[in-house]
Amino acid sequence: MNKKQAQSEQTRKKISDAARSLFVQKGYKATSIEDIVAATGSSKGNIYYHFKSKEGLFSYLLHEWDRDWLEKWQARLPSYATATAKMYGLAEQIVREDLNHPLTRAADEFFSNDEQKSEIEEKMNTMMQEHLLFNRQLIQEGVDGGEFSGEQIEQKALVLEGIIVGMSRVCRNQPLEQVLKHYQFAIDTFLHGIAAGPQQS
Amino acid sequence: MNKKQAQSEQTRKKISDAARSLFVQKGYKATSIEDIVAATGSSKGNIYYHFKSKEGLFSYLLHEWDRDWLEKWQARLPSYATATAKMYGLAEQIVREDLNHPLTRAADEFFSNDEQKSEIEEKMNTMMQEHLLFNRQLIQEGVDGGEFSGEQIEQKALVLEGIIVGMSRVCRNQPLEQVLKHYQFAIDTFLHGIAAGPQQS
DNA sequence: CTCGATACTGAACGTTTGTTCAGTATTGTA
DNA sequence: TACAATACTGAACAAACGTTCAGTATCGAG
Repeated sequence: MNKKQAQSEQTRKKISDAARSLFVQKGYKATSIEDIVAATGSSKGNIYYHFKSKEGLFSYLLHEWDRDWLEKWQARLPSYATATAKMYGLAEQIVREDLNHPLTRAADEFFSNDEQKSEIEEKMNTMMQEHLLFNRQLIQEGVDGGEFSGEQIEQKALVLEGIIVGMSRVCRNQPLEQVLKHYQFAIDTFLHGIAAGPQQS
Repeated sequence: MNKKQAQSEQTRKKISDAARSLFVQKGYKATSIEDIVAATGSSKGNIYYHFKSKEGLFSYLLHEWDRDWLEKWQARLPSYATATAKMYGLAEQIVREDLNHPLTRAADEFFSNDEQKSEIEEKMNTMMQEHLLFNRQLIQEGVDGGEFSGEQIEQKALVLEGIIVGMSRVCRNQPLEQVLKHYQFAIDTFLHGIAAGPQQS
């Protein structure tokens, strides 16, 4: 409401927008505070006035993204009739929203540094657990609806997560339309497999 | 044959062994030359006498690993009768040999730095292409043997690669036996899918 | 207008890191 | 033994980076 508060909020947004765009382009480590300074016109000190640290800034972006993603998903949810349709819808949203997201690029970096028990690593473990829960519920829904077979839901949720994560890396640097097709095919495979005959153990 | 040459080779091995172990533990960036110095007892200069740079050292390890992997695979190959069996065998070897390997950890780091067109990034793109070729041949074999259905082999190879890559990240920090089960289940799913009814498009 | 709080500046700091190089030790050869 | 090639040392260098802080500008309340 204050002119001062408005300015402050605007600056905060300017910094986070620029930072997000840079993290997306270059990854976490490769993006320096100096880069953000150059992109915003703000000073180094000002960034540290608004955010606790580089990690804090990144963490803020992750949290923001987390919220937005769920919002979008819940907005689309009513348009899917079956769990199968939801699964294809899930793949599409992931490709469209997450494939070029800070997390997707920077997650790799943090996963490989086991020395630092940073808050970001913890955040990502939490998100992974949430993903598994999400997948489990989705699969359970399909089971209840008679679409999927009902054993070993836990394991299936894990494999689905693996597919989603793995495809994002395999598809890197490919055009969006192609990636969409690949993900769709991956879900196809997840649902029906590649074996020739009828289902067998 | 010379005492000098033998010493040199031994030193080279001592450095690369220590470096591999450190890269495995800490990842590429988190492992400093200083760490390797501390682990070997050699001097900094000596490391640079034997290896062109840190990247050169890592690249050497990658190459070495590449060779060993193929050797082991080809040694096991005769014991698999069908393409299906090979696929489960592939999953097992990957879990046992690669899951804690420098590449698996450090690949993540290099994939997220798009600024540097390092020789390592190129090497990894090459390896990815080789993997796809490998997968394609494996699937083709199964198709020829009547085990798998024969369409869209290219796409299936990509999904298989995605599953393998993705599962490695999803399974991180889990005990080996569990990881083996997860991979096995992933291959199960890849082959048969989770859908309830018979195959449908 | 005044004073305190808030917003912002940018030079300086400390640390880390990969790399170099002048110099020393060791070994093979003539 | 003498000399050159090879193997090795470690102090020094330079660049990059995140972070701090003393100081300045701007704004709102009293």
